[in-house]
Amino acid sequence: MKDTYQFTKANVDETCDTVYDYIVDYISDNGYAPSVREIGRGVGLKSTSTVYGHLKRLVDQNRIEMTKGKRRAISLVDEGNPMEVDYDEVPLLGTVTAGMPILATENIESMLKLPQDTYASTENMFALRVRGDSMVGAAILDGDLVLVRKQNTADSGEVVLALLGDEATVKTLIRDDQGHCLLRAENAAYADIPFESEDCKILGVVCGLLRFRV
Amino acid sequence: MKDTYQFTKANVDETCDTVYDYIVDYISDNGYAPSVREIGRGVGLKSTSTVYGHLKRLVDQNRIEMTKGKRRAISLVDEGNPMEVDYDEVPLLGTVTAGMPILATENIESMLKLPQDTYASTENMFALRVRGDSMVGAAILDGDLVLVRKQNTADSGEVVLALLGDEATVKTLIRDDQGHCLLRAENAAYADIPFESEDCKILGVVCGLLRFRV
DNA sequence: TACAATAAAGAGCGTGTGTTCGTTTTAATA
DNA sequence: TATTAAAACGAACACACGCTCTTTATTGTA
Repeated sequence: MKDTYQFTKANVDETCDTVYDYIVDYISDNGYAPSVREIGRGVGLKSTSTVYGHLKRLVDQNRIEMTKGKRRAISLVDEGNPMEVDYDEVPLLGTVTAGMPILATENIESMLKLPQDTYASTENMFALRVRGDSMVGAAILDGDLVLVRKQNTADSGEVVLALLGDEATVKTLIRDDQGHCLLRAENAAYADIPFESEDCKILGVVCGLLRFRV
Repeated sequence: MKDTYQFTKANVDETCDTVYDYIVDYISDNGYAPSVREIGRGVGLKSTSTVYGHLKRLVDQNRIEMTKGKRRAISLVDEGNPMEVDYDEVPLLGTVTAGMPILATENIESMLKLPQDTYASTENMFALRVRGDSMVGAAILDGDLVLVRKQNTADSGEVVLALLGDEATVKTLIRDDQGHCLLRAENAAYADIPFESEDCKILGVVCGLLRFRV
């Protein structure tokens, strides 16, 4: 016959959600899980058994995990990986020269972040800063960063990154009627470069461009 | 005079590191921190006081945090914020038309991720897809994404995003000797557009470009 | 060899905390 | 109004576990 009861009977699911939210916040704030009594205090439930009932419900719903007997042994069942990154990274290379493996770690200046939904895979891609105005006709300016997909062949007309002797350059690959190849600068001031497979090598195909100005 | 002692006295720092690593692994595996006794069992220390000493040392080193009295109340002091994003985001806009505030949420198609160290601030920046070939002379192609810094004035020669009547276009702003302004397409096939401030408005200045091809 | 400092062990106290059980209140239904 | 199930309360038990104190072994130094 006590009149000290003050709670209002609430919807189970709502209370459950409140408990869950409290746990999430608590862990976010403190780095470890709350105790049953702390949860009760936090959400306004006076009995540990009530809270405990909600916890069992949350376990059944597969929203949390508890280890029987252990203290504060509540862990969240995260949807996927919470640390999951939502961007892709491609290595930004320094100067590319012959001899060195192009993706050698010493050659990587930094990692360049790209939106994740841009390319199916950035596995074999890298970025490189373009020097010179030889490709202005292909809308590639001095200082631009080009994204290159690593491959050693290319079709006629594709803009490629090629190794000419000891230097890497961006040029358009042209295959003529006789099956001969040449590298063409998209700038009338530069002459075509015959492509002899001996000391020339295709490093990749340009598949993107980034231009950042102040 | 007991000969059951089996431990070898180890370097403090090494043991400390072992304890720390165990805690990190344990939390990674279980989602909550280990108890002092569990740590001891895990790293091969038989006394809780020994483990406790290492824990206090780790607290002093500011590598973990503990709450006095609470069980399993160990939290890692992450370097910075683990959830910290290391990229910037700019809104990618759909079609820009007159009347609507340019950065209205309904107008934002998605968020575009950029490397964080590219711009001092991306606060007033947005991205827009360019349609048409009117700016090929400025190395801006059909389908490119331009990054625009929001501002309503610009210098002569700057590439701007301008609202012409009901449509937004990218053009070069030219200020002639008499102080009159006009918008110039970087393509001989297009004529200059006189700039009358009545129905023309500068929305921003182009400060970057992204081109993604398959 | 003696001495001090360090690291670990071992025992133990106090209590925070999970878990259970029975009771009480509320809200819905007949 | 009586009945019943859901939801909360409250008390109690048992022990996991933080924390301290004292003792023992190891290592370095004079």
